[in-house]
Amino acid sequence: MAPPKASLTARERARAELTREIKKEARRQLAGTGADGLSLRAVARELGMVSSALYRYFPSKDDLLTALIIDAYDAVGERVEAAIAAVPEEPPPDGPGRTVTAGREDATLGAVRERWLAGCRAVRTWARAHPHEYALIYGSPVPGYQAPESTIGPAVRVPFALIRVLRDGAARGLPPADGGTAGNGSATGNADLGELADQAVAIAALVTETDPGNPLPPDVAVRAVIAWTQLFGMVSFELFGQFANSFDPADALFDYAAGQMMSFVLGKQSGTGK
Amino acid sequence: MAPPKASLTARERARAELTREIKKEARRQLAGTGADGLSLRAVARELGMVSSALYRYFPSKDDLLTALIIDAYDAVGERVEAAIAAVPEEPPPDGPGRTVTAGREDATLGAVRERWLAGCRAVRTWARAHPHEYALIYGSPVPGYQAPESTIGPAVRVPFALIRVLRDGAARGLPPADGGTAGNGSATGNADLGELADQAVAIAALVTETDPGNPLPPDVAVRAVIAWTQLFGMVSFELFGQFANSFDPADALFDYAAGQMMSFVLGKQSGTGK
DNA sequence: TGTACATCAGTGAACGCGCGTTCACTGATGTAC
DNA sequence: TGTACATCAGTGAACGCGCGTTCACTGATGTAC
Repeated sequence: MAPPKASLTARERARAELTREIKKEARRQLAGTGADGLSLRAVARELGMVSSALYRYFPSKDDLLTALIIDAYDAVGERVEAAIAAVPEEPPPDGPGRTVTAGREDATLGAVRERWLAGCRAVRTWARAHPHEYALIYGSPVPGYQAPESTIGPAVRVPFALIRVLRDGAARGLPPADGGTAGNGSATGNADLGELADQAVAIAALVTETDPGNPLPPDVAVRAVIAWTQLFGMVSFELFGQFANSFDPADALFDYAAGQMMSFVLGKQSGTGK
Repeated sequence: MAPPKASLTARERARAELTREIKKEARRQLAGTGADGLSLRAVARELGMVSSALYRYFPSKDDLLTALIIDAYDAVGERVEAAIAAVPEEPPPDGPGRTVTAGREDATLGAVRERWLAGCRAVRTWARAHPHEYALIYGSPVPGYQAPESTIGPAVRVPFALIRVLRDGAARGLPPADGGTAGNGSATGNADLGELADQAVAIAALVTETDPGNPLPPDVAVRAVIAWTQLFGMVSFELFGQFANSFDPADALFDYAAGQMMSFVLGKQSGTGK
């Protein structure tokens, strides 16, 4: 798997660079045209090439699209992973201001919380900086385009990163959801998860196949999926204009929502108390 | 405002019918092409007309798109309103099986819950039946197209209908969120809503301008907005393919999520108990 | 009820444009001996 | 180090296609008297 040569030939370097240039220009044009309005001819024109030359780099327009999609997924994925990694898994052991008894548990919970929120914010920050790439991967499907399997790996980086935050918390003794006490009007308990529990466990297993043990409780996993859909629902509404005239700077709403959903995932009361 | 004539002339009837036919055919073609791939020429061809004839009905392609968008918003809006209206605001007063003391309050809560869930299910049902119209209004914006103000009214029918469910509950004495008791790790309390509270109150006021009084508590309004984003986030993920290979029949996930989010909005514990 | 005029729907040709993809080609870069 | 051949990048013309919109026109429907 090591590169066959220490240094690339001039031809290989030129090819790599032009490939990057083509994708960059295509990305730039995405803004004005949308995914299926993207034009190979226009990209070539802007790069000072003849349109047929692009076919040396991408065998068809769909292949260029696929490359852009993979790059976009990898870009958000990388940002989210980095944002999470930047928050320590646990605060320094002898930090001040914690009671002795419940301190350890609170600290783990707080760390999980901060890492989760950092991941959510990274999604929104990237999306606002690259709205057209966001639309490419999370917006309506491009008509006539079928994403190949090679997009799946990059696509799951964000959800996997978020689930890993919860898994890491579980590995450090984060107690399972304590939501069993306060009942509510309808039957939505763990016992009613049914097939949902299986689906959630299967996903959690995928995420952690290199790190078995400490499985995420099914109800937490399912609520994490719900929070994941909320995160992207809110970002999509903000970017796609559903908030026009209401939550126009959506910053406050986003932060509040992310915090509330984190509490929801952990089974904590979504309350009004401090 | 009454129609100026009891019966339309033959010309007027023909015009109304053809307008409907054009939109119907355009809607059909949306499936294969997407919003900005929609072709006036193709629509005309399929209807056996010459393309320039369409300009007697819609002055431009964008105007046709606008009509389709308004129709789509009205279609979901109508379905959601009907689904909500089909659930009684309150169960019959002397229904059996309720304790005397807390019965009334529970009944109101249950009615609000059922009406909300009916609205959510109606969104998903409509979306799955009309995925391309859903993409048209909730997917990525069409490049180069600016939705005119006339789309706003139809667009808010769904969120307004959902908020009205909560308002009606409040008018019947639904207690405000009781979430003030159980604290959680971070400061996400009502006092921290800040500008968010103002935004939420402003929206709730819009919804209920014909019915002042009994304002929705700001935290409930904000959580309703969050649940609204979750609802559409989940439907979008399902329709746009983000659930491929995981929650492929998303029915169980959807029902569970809707129930959980309803509890979340009402400030009830999202628990595992029955 | 009948006529004169105005309104409107639909026609067909045209303008000017852009697109994805193929193909035979030239000339530069890389490789093997 | 030098030559012979293979690989590859980029060219330019062409194929076949579809698009939105305008315009002068014909003929049918509606209206006023």
